[in-house]
Amino acid sequence: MQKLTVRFFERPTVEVARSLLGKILVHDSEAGVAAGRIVETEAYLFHDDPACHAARGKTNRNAAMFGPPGTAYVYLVYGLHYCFNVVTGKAGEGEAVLVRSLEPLSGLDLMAFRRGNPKTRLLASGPGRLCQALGIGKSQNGADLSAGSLFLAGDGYPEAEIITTGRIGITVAAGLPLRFYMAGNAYVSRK
DNA sequence: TGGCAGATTTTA
DNA sequence: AAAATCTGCCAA
Repeated sequence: MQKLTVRFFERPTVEVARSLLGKILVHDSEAGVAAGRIVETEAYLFHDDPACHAARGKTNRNAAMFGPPGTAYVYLVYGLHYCFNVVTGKAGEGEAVLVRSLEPLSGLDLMAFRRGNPKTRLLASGPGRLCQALGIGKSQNGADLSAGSLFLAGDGYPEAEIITTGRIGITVAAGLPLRFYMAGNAYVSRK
């Protein structure tokens, strides 16, 4: 299993969003290891994308987005759920890929415990659920994904067909084709 | 099964 | 006041 390096993340954001599908997100925490295959992502861009948190400048919340590629950007939505993003592209621009859904691979018991024992399909399907299942929160915001206990890896999983749609849960720029998911995968949050 | 309100931080 | 969400409760 090959850990993804800065090289992977410094490519154009849409390219990273697409090639993250099939890769593995791992959190090796005190409680144990939890990991899943990425099956759904969204890109948030520097140019002409009002839905991007960085579009209205740097704030305390989105500061990590302006860091170097390979940085984790974790923020709170609606006051109670966390969302996990990977900073991509060039440092200072504020582009990122939101990881929306995982197919659980290992640490299923730990994930289920953290999530309150839902059905396996709902363990990490959706950005808030994924963070809860892997134990990702405020303390991972700004983390270097190429060095720490939270990281991404590739295992040679064969490339699957990718479906492109508009992004979910936003009202502005919802029509831009910046959401990507693996065709036919049961863990995609919605079609 | 499907729709809706509520939870609660951050920012404008 | 609205947001890159999820859950439980309600009605049919």
